[in-house]
Amino acid sequence: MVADTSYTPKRERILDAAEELFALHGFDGVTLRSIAKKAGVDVALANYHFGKKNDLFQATFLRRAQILNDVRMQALLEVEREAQGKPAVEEIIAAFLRPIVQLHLTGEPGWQHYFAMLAYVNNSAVWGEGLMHSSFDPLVNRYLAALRKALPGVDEERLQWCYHYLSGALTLTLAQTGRIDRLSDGLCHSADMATAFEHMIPFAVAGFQRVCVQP
Amino acid sequence: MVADTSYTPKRERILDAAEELFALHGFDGVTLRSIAKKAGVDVALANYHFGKKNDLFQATFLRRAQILNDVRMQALLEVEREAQGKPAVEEIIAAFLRPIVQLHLTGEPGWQHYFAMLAYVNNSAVWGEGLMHSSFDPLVNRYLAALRKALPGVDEERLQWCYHYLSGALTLTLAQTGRIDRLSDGLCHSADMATAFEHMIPFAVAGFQRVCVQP
DNA sequence: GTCTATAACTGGATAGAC
DNA sequence: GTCTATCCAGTTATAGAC
Repeated sequence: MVADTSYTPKRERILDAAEELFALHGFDGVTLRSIAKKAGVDVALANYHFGKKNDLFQATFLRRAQILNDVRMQALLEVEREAQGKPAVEEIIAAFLRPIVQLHLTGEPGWQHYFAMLAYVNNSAVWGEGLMHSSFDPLVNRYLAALRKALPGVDEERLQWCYHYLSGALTLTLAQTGRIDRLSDGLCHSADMATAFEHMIPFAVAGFQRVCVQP
Repeated sequence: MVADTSYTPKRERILDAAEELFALHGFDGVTLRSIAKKAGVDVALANYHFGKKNDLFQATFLRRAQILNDVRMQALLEVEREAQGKPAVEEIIAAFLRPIVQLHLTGEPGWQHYFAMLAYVNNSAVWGEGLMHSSFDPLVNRYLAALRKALPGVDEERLQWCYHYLSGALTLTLAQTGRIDRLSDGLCHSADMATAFEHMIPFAVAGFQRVCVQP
C-alpha cells in the first residue's frame, strides 16, 4: 500500500493562516513570517510546500474556488430542474447567492476568511482580472446564459453591467469592513450575512428587471 | 506681503504619485521610494512634507475627499431645490452618482486614480471603517435623510442595506479592475464610466423601491 | 526646501543539516 | 518533511549638510 504523501496537516495550516491574513491585509500586507507564525510552523515550510509567495497566494485562492464552483453549479442545476429548464430571474440569483450564505453560516472560519479574500481579489486591479477570470468566469457564464433565457430579448451590454453591479454588492458584503455598522449606528452588522443576502436578492432582481427589460 | 509658502509643486507631485500607486497596489504594495521616483523627487521629501507613510496615505485620501463632498452636497441641494424639498429616489441617487462621473469625465488622471484609491479604501477591512466614516458618512447621512423623505415609512434596516449594495456596485465600478472586459469578451469596458453609471442609476433605484417599500 | 548618507530593520528566498 | 542559519536586497525613517 502506498502511503498518502499528499496528507500534510502543516500544509493545510499554512493555507488556513495565509487565507486569514491575505483576506485582511492583501498580498503585500502579509509576510511569509507572519503566516508561518500564525500557522505554528517554520518559515521555510511555506517555501517548501508552495514555492514563491505569489504561488502560495494563488494556491490559497484556488483551494476553495473549485468547491464554491461545484456548490453553485449544483444550485443552478437544481433550480433549472425544478423549473423545467427555465427558472425565473429571482431563482437564478438566489441560486447564485445562497451557496455563499450557507457556507458562511456553517460558522467555519475558513470560509469566512476565504470570502473576505475573494472580495480583496475581485476588487483588486492587480489580481481581479486574471484570477477571477480563470477561477469563476466559466461558472458565471453559465449563470448569465440562464439569465438570458429568463430575460428574453435582453440587451447583452445591460446584462453584463447588471451582473457587475450584483458582483459589486456581493463583494463589498463579503469584505465585511464594518462600515455599515458605523453608518447605521449599530443597527446593521457586516457579520450578519443572513440579512445581507436576504435583501440583496430582491434588490438585484429588481435591478436586473428594470435595466434589462427594454421599455 | 507674505510669500505663499504653502505652494509647493513637489509636494503636490508627491500626492499625485502616491494617489496613483496606492490606488493600484494598496498601502502595503507601495514604497516611499516608488512614490518619490514617480514624482521625480528625492525620497526624503515625502517624509519632510507628510511625516510617516501612514500619514501620507491619509493626506492623499483626504485631499480630494472634501472636494467630492462639496460637489455632491451641491448636487443634493440642487435637486432638493428643484423638487421643492422632496426629490424622488431617482433624483437623489442620480445626484449621488453623477458628480463622480463628471469628475471622471474631465479626463484628469488624478480623479481617476483617486476613485480607484477610494475603491481600495472602501473595500478594505483595515481602512474601510475609520477612514470612510470620518470622510464621507456625514454626507451619506444627508443623502439617507433625503431618501427617507422620498420613501415614507421606509424600514431603516432595509434602507441601510440598500445603500450598502449601491456602495458596493459603485466601489467595484471605481476599482476598474478590467474584469467586465474579460467576462463580456470585449463588449463592455471598465473604463467606460458613462455607461457604467447610466445603468447603475436605474438598477439602484429599482432595488431601493423593491426592498424599501413594504409589501 | 532639498538632498546625501546612513542607521536600523524586515523581507523573501534558499542551502544544507537532520 | 522539517528546521537552522544565513544571504542580501530592499525598507522606513532620520540626522545633518547645503
